[in-house]
Amino acid sequence: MNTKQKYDEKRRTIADAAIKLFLQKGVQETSIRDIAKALDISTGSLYHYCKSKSEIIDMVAELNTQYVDVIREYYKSLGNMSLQDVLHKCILQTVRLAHQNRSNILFLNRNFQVLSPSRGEKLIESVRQSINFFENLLDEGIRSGEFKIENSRMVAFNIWVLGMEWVLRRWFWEGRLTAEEFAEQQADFILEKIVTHK
Amino acid sequence: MNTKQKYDEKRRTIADAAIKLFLQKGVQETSIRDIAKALDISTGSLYHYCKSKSEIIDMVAELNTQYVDVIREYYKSLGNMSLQDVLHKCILQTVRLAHQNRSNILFLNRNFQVLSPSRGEKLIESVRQSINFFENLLDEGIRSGEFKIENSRMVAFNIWVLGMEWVLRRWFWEGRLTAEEFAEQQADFILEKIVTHK
DNA sequence: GTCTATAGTTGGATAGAC
DNA sequence: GTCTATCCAACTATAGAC
Repeated sequence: MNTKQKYDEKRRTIADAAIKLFLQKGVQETSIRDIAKALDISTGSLYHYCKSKSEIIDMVAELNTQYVDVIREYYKSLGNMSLQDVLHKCILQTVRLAHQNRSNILFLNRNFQVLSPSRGEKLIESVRQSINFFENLLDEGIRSGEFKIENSRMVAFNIWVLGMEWVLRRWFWEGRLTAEEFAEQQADFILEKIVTHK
Repeated sequence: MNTKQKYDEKRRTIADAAIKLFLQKGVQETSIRDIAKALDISTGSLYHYCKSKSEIIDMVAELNTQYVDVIREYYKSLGNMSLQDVLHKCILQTVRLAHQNRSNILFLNRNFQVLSPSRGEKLIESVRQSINFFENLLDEGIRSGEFKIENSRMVAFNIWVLGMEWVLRRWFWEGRLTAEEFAEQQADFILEKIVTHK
């Protein structure tokens, strides 16, 4: 492993430690000293890798996968099947993805306002694209006659935010439902409503 | 107005100024000095009314109306009508309420972790009760045959969180939908699915 | 009850030895 | 590349005059 790689890996471990603390205590309650202590290094060393605290915050925000890309990949990987099945699988996948990235999602929801404006813009854009993805899927189904929906944008919005709500209000379902069960029931809830025939 | 009343009113104006700043800049980025400056008083005077910053934060959280009580009052005020109409109106009212209290809701969603544990417990309890309210309403409709629902808890959850999502992701609908229109469409979305006959 | 002044603490960031 | 030591700014909170 060369110097550059070691450097990047160290930055990554710093971001990992930071997000853990940020979620435990909040961003501003977490000091550079706290992060350094968690990694058992000095603040001097930490500053060797990150030139400011806000750079660390941005680094953490950057870890946020571009979910829409992952969903699109997944969508392409699905072979020939009915739109109804495609939608079903994509809803499941959205919840799964949210669940896997729940730390990031929680962090970004809570700390949207402390991000740099450009990072904030990117996030909003990625949400729009995710919802657009579902809207397009629904519209395709409407055209083909497989779906009957009055307001596809609203339904797309619901699909996406209900996936996020699994993460945001997980405490409500804790011990009652797994992510997979939640996803399955939400998918049924949406599909039952819009599918013209089964 | 007596001394005690004046004292309480001053505390209230402090909380109002605080939440405005908290939402603009974030809680920890807002100093006691900032709050005092916004009110055009000195920090010394501010401390005469609030003995610490965390007390101010808790005061702000306390402003959070017990939504469920308001909804229950509203529910009782509805005269004799079909459950379907009752549910429709209650969904509208939830979104309306969320919209009116959007500052508090945004604040509480972002800063849940900095609240005192007891205040946090109370908030969670109030969410549970709101969702319970809708679950009971749905169950009543199932018993009477007016509704057909497989998982009333999930539907109740959806009703409630979609109301909150109007506030949390308002930027998505900005300029496209008003709160009232959003509420109407969500109510249709939910009702269309569960009502057995119209 | 409001102010000014300041004590006391903590946090971000840097300098410079090793 | 890591450390210690430290600077400096900003903050919470208090003391005491008026």
